[in-house]
Amino acid sequence: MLRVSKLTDYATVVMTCLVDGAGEVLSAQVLAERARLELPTVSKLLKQLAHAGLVLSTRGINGGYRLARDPAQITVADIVVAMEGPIGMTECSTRSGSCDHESHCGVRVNWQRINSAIADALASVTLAEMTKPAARRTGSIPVRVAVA
Amino acid sequence: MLRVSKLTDYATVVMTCLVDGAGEVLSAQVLAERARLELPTVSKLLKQLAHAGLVLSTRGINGGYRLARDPAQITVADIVVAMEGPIGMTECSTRSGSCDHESHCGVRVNWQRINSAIADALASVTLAEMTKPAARRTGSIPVRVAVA
DNA sequence: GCAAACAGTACAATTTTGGTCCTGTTTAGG
DNA sequence: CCTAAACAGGACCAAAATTGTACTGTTTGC
Ligand code: FES
Ligand code: FES
Repeated sequence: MLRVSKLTDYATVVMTCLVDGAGEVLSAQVLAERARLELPTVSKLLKQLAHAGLVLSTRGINGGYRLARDPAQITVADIVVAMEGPIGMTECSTRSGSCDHESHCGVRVNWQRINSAIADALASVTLAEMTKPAARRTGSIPVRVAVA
Repeated sequence: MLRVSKLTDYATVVMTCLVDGAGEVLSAQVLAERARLELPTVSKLLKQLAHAGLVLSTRGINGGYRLARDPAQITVADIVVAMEGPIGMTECSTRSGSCDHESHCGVRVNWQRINSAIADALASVTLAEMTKPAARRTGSIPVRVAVA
């Protein structure tokens, strides 16, 4: 179905909660409440985001998480990559050597182009923009698919 | 990893083989050979493509498959949809009612925007273009992600 | 020292995917 | 009319990924 995992979806939600928190350090607990998700789930996903350097964690009592960068400097692509690893539309065209047919596969290079176009599209939407659900400003970012 | 399934990848390969076949009716057998894939796999995927109306099948001896439309009129999006169903980046934002948090989810609408941008990107690459691996013409199709 | 809170890992249940196989049905040709 | 090639439609199973949870540390403020 060409989708990102549910956890990735939740990650964007939690990240927007952090944006709303305006730089405050929020515990996984309160983030779970605000996002209306289960604590273990939120906890898991925050660990991954922290590992990817998208959020900073503070340990100990009164600890919690906060954004590592300005919301305008964090893109949806960053979140997707943090949660799912490198963006690659096809298993073949990314991991070199994983497919027996690489040598005689005509679609490989074109999939790679499509791939980077989609990566660009995801990278063109910032977390700051994700938090403005109802806004009317329709800034549009041109993305180009260079076809063979 | 944000990827299409292997079967979808294979489908594009088989479709390009059909393009190379220049309108000839090719059996699943010969397509499997040309694509260097297993017959049962190719057979399965051709059934799905036929069901979606992307290829036409002829039964009986000397039967086989051929493209239903001109290669320039078939897009990568068509193939992806045929193999994986409607394109939806997040499970939530597509199937309405599947998520408990729809009412208070701020990212939903933005995911839908990203979603349609990606669908457009996939729809902007035709099967005809997929068959030209080494060509230098870099026609670029502008895709716009309308952000909130 | 204690309790709150993150870190890291492990785990089972479920779902999806990948791949195969089998039983029809259609059709050209002998 | 009879056979063999070839598609149609499922059924099926094994492997992998996803989902969600749990447990055991470690850090830190009070
Ligand atoms: S590289 Fe694997 S099928 Fe094209
Ligand atoms: S609609 Fe399900 S989390 Fe946003």
